[in-house]
Amino acid sequence: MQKKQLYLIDGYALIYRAYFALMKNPLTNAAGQPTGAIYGFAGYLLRLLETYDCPYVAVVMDAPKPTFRHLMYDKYKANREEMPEELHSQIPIIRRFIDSCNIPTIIQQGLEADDLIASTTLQAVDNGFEVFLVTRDKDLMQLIGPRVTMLMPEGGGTLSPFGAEQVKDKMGVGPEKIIDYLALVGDSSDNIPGVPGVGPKTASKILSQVAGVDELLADTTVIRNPKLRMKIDDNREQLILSKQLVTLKTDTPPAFTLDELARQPIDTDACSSLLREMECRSLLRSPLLSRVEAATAISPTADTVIGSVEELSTLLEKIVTQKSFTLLSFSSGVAPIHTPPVGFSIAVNESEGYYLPLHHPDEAVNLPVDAIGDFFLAVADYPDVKIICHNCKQEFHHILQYGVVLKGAAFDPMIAAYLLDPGKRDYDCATLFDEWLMRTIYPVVSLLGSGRQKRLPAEVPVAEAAPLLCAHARSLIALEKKLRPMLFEKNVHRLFESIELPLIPVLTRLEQAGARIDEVYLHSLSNEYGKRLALIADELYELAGEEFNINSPKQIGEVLFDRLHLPAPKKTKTGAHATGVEILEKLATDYPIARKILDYRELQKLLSTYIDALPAQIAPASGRVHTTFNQTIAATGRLSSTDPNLQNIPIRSDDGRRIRNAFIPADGKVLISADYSQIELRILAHLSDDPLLKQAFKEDRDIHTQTASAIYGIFPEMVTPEMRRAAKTINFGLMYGMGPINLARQLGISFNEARSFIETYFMQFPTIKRYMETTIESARNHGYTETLLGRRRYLPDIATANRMVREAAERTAINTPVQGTAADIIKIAMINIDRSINERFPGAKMILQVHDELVFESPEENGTQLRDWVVATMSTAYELSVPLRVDAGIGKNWNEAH
DNA sequence: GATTTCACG
DNA sequence: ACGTACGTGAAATCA
Repeated sequence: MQKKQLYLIDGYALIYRAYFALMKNPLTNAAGQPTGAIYGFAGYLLRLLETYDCPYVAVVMDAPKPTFRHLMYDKYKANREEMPEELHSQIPIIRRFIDSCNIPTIIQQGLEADDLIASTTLQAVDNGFEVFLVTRDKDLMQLIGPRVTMLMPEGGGTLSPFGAEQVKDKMGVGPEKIIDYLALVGDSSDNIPGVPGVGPKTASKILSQVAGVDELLADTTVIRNPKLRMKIDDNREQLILSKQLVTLKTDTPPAFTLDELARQPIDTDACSSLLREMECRSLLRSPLLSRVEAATAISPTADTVIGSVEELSTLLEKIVTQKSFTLLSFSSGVAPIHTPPVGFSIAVNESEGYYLPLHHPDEAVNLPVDAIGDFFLAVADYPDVKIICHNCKQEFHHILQYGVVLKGAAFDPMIAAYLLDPGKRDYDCATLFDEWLMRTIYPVVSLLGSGRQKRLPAEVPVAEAAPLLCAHARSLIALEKKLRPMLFEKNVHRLFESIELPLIPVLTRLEQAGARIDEVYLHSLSNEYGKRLALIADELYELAGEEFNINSPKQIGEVLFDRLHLPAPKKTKTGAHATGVEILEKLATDYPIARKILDYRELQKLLSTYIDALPAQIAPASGRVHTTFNQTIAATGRLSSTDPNLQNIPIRSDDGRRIRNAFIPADGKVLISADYSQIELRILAHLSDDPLLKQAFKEDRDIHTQTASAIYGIFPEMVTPEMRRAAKTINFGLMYGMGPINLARQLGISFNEARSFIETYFMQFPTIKRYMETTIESARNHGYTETLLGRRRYLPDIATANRMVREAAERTAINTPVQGTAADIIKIAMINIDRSINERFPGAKMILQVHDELVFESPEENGTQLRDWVVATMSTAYELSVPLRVDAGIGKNWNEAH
């Protein structure tokens, strides 16, 4: 027996809500179709259907104008703006979406959606239904009662129930008086006049004294305030009209029966393909659209939860026979170095998945931890067995906790997908399944719930985890089949096989090693900087004449520009005063307060981001800090470092550099830092084949002095520091495609001077100019730019009509080969070093990579040998037409080692 | 969650 | 008329 519940969706209310909520960053799909409202509306609709059963459901839409209200009042909705074109174009698609959900749309001639909703609601209640109104329309609140509830769409896609009590709370009057309330207050968006001068406060006060508008008009003397009484007396006609306008029409019999609104199953294929076309990918994860069943129906699958050690050895045999398997852990993802996973899933083909439970709440099914260790040990005994896993590095960390070192991975779809298009936002399992296999599978994190129901992996029962984890493991097999040929097609297989894949175990070891931090030193630094900070804060309050939050850019703006009336040069895009370094630096010459804020900012940054944050990141198990090196974030091929970021430890200022004193080696060891000197300019020299630049590097000259000498047409000996600085700026700037405006700003010269400066540069280095032009040309022809080793980056904007967007893409086309080749080369060096460091220098470890620098920890006694070997290995990692120079140093901390 | 600022190469 | 250098990650504020 179907529950008698009717859900009425106020179509345009929801569409507008979705449109405005997502207006800030307008979404469009590849075809240029705006999709913001579609995304928002579909999200609300799916959320509704997921959360509530909705045994009866309909979307209610307005009939084309005019309705009886327009006939009654010619100004009705007169000052409402026309629907914007971006929204208008989305309406037919939203209608298609509603249709593919098999939800009836109801429209009735001459009626607005509100009236149709009102009539339908009344009829449904008469027939014993409970009714839910999905809308935020204030007018519809008049329908709320014991059997009628509103579901209000909020930001973030939630629908919150709104009953009589909430109406009273929010509006000050109950639902039964909403008509009178709205009649008094009026509504500017519908152009309902109301009584001028009566707002929400006055209206609810009046209605607490009289029963309603009719009673009020019958005897206005109940209003004590003579001014207010006069306002009402003067606007009697308007008030009567307003009440008529806001009163919903309930007497039109609907042209359909309630039975016709009974819920039909969703056409998941139609829905999914529409959402895919609109690129609303996250919505595809809705359980309502999940096609796990559909996908499995094609090839029948059998997933098994491994229940005993015997079954585990049977699985091992299968793996050994198949020679390859996929492996996926169920873990929270945090601290994979020290936190054991709750279970593993394994697949040997697309139809057989296995789940190995380890730490689930249903303890009886968990396998003994020793058995897992033995299992991986046995796997490691077969070096020709290939392992496929998504984010292998994480799995290596997990398996290392059982003391087992796996040799390497045969395939990592995360890395493969990154190489195929490194510009993507993320490479989650679920995203890849969706993108490459057209398969919608819930992400593993969905097992953990959200908000109040959030739980740890160890709290998820095996019965819930196993099917999803197995589906992932099986799909990884399919993903490898799909992606491997793609690597050949895009000609990145060699990069994959010889650099990215071998790099994974190297990064695993870097992360395992971690960096030692001198906690005591940082603590003393914290005290010192904290005191200085407090001092500066006091001085600032003195200068400002009041206390304010110096950490708040908004408040700084107010103090500086509104209260003290300093000249405000710039606003941010949100309309606030900009208070960045560049602006404060300019003001600092005339206003000491600006300098003080800069001083405060610097210390505050050092303190909160590094000095106080680093000690908290020390892992108790090792006493060291283990960063994560991300291999699939930077579109150029660089690594990135997170939790904590050890690639942006301060060095440029003296106060900042002291933080590097806290990076220390283990007892009896030293730190060694080796960095490529000018690697990007050397790569530019190689790529462009510029004779002058190459010559300078071959003779190991100071490159900036050489450049200055060329531009100014003087002997190198005559180059002043000022000239060298200008040449340095242009050397760096040109690799990013810097224009004259920025060069002028950087050097403090005029636009025209900067322009002729750049002209002179390119006259001296014509090959570089030609190289840049051909690089852009090639990017335009191929749609991508590439590094020396064939790493590709796609540039969809390279041929766009919008000049600014296109020029940004052109700068990327020039910069990526330079930055990316440097990334390729240091990766090769890391692999080469890792290959024999253990054998040559027992006890030595590579611990950090900072784009052009590698940091090592080495036993003190052979530090210099290690240094020399590292320098040699880095210099010869890849042969260019110019030498690769490497500088290196040894010290008792990272600062000294530089 | 977006915005602003700032640390690095 | 506009807005201007490439690539990252983290902290703090505020809505």
